[in-house]
Amino acid sequence: MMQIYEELKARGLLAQVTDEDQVRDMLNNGKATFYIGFDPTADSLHVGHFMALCLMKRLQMAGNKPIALLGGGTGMIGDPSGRQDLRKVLTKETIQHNIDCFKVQMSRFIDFSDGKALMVNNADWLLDLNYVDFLREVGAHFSVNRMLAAECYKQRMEKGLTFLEFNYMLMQGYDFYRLFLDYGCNFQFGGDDQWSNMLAGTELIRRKLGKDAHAMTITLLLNSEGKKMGKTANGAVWLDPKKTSPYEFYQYWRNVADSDVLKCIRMLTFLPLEQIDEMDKWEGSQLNKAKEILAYELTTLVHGEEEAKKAQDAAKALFGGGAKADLPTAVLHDEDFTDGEIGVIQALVKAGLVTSNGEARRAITQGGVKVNGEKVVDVFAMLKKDDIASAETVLQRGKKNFKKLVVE
RNA sequence: GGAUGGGUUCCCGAGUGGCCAAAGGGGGCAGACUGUAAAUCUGUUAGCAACGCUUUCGAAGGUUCGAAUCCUUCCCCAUCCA
Repeated sequence: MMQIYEELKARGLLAQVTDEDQVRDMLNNGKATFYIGFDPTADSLHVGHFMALCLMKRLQMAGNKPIALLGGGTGMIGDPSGRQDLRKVLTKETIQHNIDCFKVQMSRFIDFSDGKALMVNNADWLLDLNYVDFLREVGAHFSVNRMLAAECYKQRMEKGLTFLEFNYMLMQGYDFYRLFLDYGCNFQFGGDDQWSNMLAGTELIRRKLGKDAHAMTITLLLNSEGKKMGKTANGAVWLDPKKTSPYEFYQYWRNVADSDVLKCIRMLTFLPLEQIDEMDKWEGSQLNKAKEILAYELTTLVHGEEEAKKAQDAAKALFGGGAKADLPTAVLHDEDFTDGEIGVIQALVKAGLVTSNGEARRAITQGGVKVNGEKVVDVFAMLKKDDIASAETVLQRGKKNFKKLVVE
């Protein structure tokens, strides 16, 4: 049986570690009490967080103790790492709301019962800090020269960096120090873009206490073009089904590029490595099978098996010509109809398949709209309410966007 | 605080009185080809009751028949100097 450290490595999850031998020993023998920080910048977790949660789960299963650190305090500052733009400053209310949302989502992945894992909020210690004391106790241990040389600030050196954000690193370093003292936390995990911030913590602990703490980063999930995955033109792929429906979630993974499928399966799923190595030999259109597996596995992990099945059935029905199944639906109401009819344009807008009448018109003109598989050529085409009510009506924009119409 | 250069549509970036809903590129969307892939090619990309109208070039005022473009005040950003 492969040990946890080796498994993480084989899955390509490990990016950097402070001391490989010690880290391996700690993780494989369940000696680590580790933390991962989550900054509450939105009201739902996304795919990046999901990787971190999976890692927590894996390590927890290997006998290590996880601490999920919610950034109620650091969220007030905003992490500038790797960002080109200034972060929007969030209000305290927003941050609290986001934290509450995070908590609910996290408890679905990690077992927090009986102290098997902890959830703490750094607002508990950061908000009460005294400025001068903090500078003397913590600030004195940081060299600005070294901080400026850190990779995470590079991009911001050209666009500008505020003193507020510059302090983020100290805050995160202090977090680790506090967790080390209060909870015996001797390990930190995070995305690879967090490396400098994490080292700030290990160094602070060494300088103030003369003790060793360790850090390890997870490879960022990048596609073959070097861009972060889990992002679409409309924003992130969320774990909250209200923000990204299970069907959309499934489709996102079903549509990854050939060159990225195996990497995703390896890094994100819990499938055994032997099975993954086998898939690694697949090529050409066979990779479609791998994409299905990826999409199904991830949707199951995030939304449960039932939702994953539904999403898969819907996809098969639409793309494979199978029986009509659980499609995403769009509800039309009585007031949407005039004399028992509704224009295709209005229907497209109501169904959320386009954002404006103009876009709907364009889509029709370009031959991208179909009703029950029939191409719509007339911009002014109408749909009868009775038809929609009596028979299943599927509205389609482009190759991949479908909505079943329902009258209520 | 001083000097200089800037803020343009989803992003980058042209435009410096009418021909501007604003070049070009990127991204997005649609079509063809395919494997719900990539690459490629084509079209498209502010809104609307659509040969017309309304909103948009950092913000607010002003000049003008007409302003992204000129003037005034303000806000913001970068670089250099303090």
